[in-house]
This record gives sequence, C-alpha cells and structure tokens, in this order.
Amino acid sequence: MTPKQDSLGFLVADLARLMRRAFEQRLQGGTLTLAQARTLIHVARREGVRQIDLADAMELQPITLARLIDQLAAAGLVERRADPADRRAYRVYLLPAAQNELATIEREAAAIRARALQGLDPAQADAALAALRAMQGNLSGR
Amino acid sequence: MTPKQDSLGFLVADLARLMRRAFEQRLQGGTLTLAQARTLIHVARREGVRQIDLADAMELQPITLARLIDQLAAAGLVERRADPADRRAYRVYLLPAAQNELATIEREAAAIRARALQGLDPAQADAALAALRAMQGNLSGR
DNA sequence: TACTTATAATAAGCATAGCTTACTAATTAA
DNA sequence: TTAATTAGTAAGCTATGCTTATTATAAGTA
Repeated sequence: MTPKQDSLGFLVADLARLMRRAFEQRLQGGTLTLAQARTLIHVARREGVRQIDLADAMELQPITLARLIDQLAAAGLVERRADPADRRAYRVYLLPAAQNELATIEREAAAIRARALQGLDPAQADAALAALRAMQGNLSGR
Repeated sequence: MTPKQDSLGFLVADLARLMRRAFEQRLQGGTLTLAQARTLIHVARREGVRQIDLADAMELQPITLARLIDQLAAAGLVERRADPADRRAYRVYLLPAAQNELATIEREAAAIRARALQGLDPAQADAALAALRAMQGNLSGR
C-alpha cells in the first residue's frame, strides 16, 4: 500500500523478519531454527573448525555460538572432538545425519529466494546480491 | 575473508544483525530500541491511527504492537486516545517529546546508511534499495 | 428484538536469538 | 616461574516476536 520510505536499516530488518517467518513456516515440523541452520551451514563449509574461529566467521560472541553447537550436538547433527594440539579447544565436525538437514535447508532456502526475487530480472537480482554483500562487508569487522 | 556464499535469507539476516548492532551502539544512552524506533516512525507517518491498522501496516501481530505502544507511552512519546466512533478502539498520537527522538533516529539511521553504502555508486545503491523493496513486497502479505 | 459472529485490545506465558559478566582450565610470554 | 592471554562455558539478562485465551464492544441475522 504505502510506498514505504523506510530507511535502509528498517527495510533490511523488515525483510529479515519476513524471510525468517517464511523459513520457519517451511521448516515447520523440522528440527532446526534459523540460527541453527545457519550454524550448520557454516560448520559444513569449514569442518573441523574451532569454535572460536567459527564464532569469528559468523560474527557472534563465543558463548552464543557455544549454545548453538550445544543444540546441534543434542540434535545429533554435529560433534565436538578435542583438538589434539590444544587441550582447551574443540573442533566441530558434522555427523552423518547432517546431510539430510543440509539438503532440506538448501531446498527451502532456494524456494524462498525464488519467491523473494520474483519479478526481478537476473541482472537486477545479481546486482542486489552484490550490493548486499558489499554492505555486509562495510558493516562487519571494525 | 571468505567470499561468503550465503544464500539470500542468511545474507539478509546477517545484515539485519549488523545494522541492529550498529544502531544500538549509536543509540546507546538513548531511550529507544530498534523496534520502538520503527514503531515511532510509523506512528509519526500516520498519526491518529488505530492499533489494529498500525499492526497491519507494520506486519506485526496486534499484541506485539500493543506492547510496543505500551513502551512508547511509558517513555512519554505517544498517547492513546479513545476512538470516538468505536469504544473498543484507541487511536495513537505523538506527544511533543517525540520530535526530539524522531530527529535523533533519522540522524543515526542516515549515518549507518552512509556507512553501509560506502563504495557503492549511487545508481548501484538505488538499484539495491529498489530490489530490497521489491523483495519486501514479494514476501509480505500475499 | 434476541442471538450469533466478528473485531479491538489485552493478558499470560512461551520461544528465539543474542548479549554481558564472571569463571575455569590451558597456553604463551615475560 | 610467574603473568597475561586464550578457549570454552555458566548464569542470567534483554529484545523481539509469537500463540492462545479473555473481555468488551460492534455488527449482522433470524
């Protein structure tokens, strides 16, 4: 209705809420929340990573990540193995059950992505994604 | 570091978190949270609106909005006035103190926006905003 | 008119996602 | 060998939003 002149931040927050809602609806009955799914994907991308490095890559506080790993471990999707080189640290690995979940996540994410990008031509969509990544870079770190 | 091939949903969620963090840092010492600020802006845009209509416009559940209005009212920024035509309903109005807050919100939002869009040329930034709005439209309501 | 259904707001209570602060155990540096 | 740093966790808080149920009022229908 209203053209919504939300400034960037509010627009992004809005969009994140809409996407989260869509994702949760699609994963209903599934085991994972959005944050857990995101974590699982990151683990898959860098198996054997230490928690501290994963927290850094995901831009979360270590304790926040520790809880997420707890949940994934409780769900039988990942496991912690002692780091042979540092007795303080764990390394995080996927368990076999994770493959199914990863496939589901990617499928549902693709569906939402398709719906969100409806009506945008591919070049426009690519440009938008690139711009989003640039913004992410601008705001992260520091 | 990593080029981050996050799929759209995760990317947007990520960006929302980064922006929220930036906003909270900037409003530190101020009175408002992000959701409260968003609500205040919407009230300013449609003063005298009924809660149910505001909830609809903001795509929130009525109870969620009611709480936000509670908080803004407690902070002395808005007030509920009985709807003369419907004794079940309230209409929401700004109080004078809101002007200051609105100015602050817009200033800080502009600063974050500038930082996020650093390095993007204006056409690229405009295209990205348009794409975001299109996605918002695609995912909202239906 | 009387009855039923729908609507505006709220109450109670929960879930998700993240944080700060404080602690333990182990590592590294002085 | 002490001092400082680091990896992980515990406890508990905040912010944001939800579901379900309740109350009061409006509006439609028999």
